[in-house]
Amino acid sequence: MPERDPTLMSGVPELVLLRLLAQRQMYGYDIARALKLLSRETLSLGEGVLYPALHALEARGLLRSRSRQVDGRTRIYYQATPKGCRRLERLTANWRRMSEGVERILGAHHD
Amino acid sequence: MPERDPTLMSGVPELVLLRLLAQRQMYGYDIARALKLLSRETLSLGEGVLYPALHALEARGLLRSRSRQVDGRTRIYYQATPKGCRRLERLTANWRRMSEGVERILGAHHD
DNA sequence: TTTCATGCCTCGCGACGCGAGGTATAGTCG
DNA sequence: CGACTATACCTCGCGTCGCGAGGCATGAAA
Repeated sequence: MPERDPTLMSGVPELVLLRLLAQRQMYGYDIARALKLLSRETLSLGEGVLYPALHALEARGLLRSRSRQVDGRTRIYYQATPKGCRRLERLTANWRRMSEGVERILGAHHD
Repeated sequence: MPERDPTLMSGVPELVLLRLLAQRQMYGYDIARALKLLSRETLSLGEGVLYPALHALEARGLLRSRSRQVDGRTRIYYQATPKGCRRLERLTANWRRMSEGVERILGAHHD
């Protein structure tokens, strides 16, 4: 398996969580699986990241949650609020700008 | 000016520093200017990031330094060691993998 | 002489990723 | 019945890191 760099992950959970939950409501376990599939294993958020992140986003009014009973188990579905969608747009723009900046430097050869 | 997201910067200093210093030796102020130009203002490392990062990389044996007097001012030139170059390759691969993972999620629409 | 560019530095705060550990239910296999 | 796995949620605490704020010194220009 590919080695990971924890330090390159900062801010990424918030970004991808908002992105997923701006499209449809999902619950924790669901999100974890979706991230693995969509990113082809490169972005797997452990539960120690996932749940605190969801709570923090909800506390900031970027997500809204409601719990539902399915087969005797409690699922907590999350969905992005309008405020969360706006935040997503800003975050996405920031990500692209930063990402392109890095790419320019990685691709630069000036000798 | 565009708003920045501090949290998206994690790990980036190490990456871009190694990249620049794998090509040629540079000193602190020089690096700060080069980063601004190359990344078109999107990646400006403050001195509170730059110097501690350089010291940490040197302490880990990824950079080598030597000071030189120019016009009565002391410049400390840094350059990537072979070990630093190997680290750069690994970091670059990690960056690309993570970056592509994020892009896949940002670009995904499944409804 | 004040101001600006150069050139280096550290301290301390806050934020964040993340592993480790915890709880509980439902279904399966022997 | 007991063991194990999958589902589904959670928190605590450690370590790392970006970064603003502040500091010191020199040379040149105003």
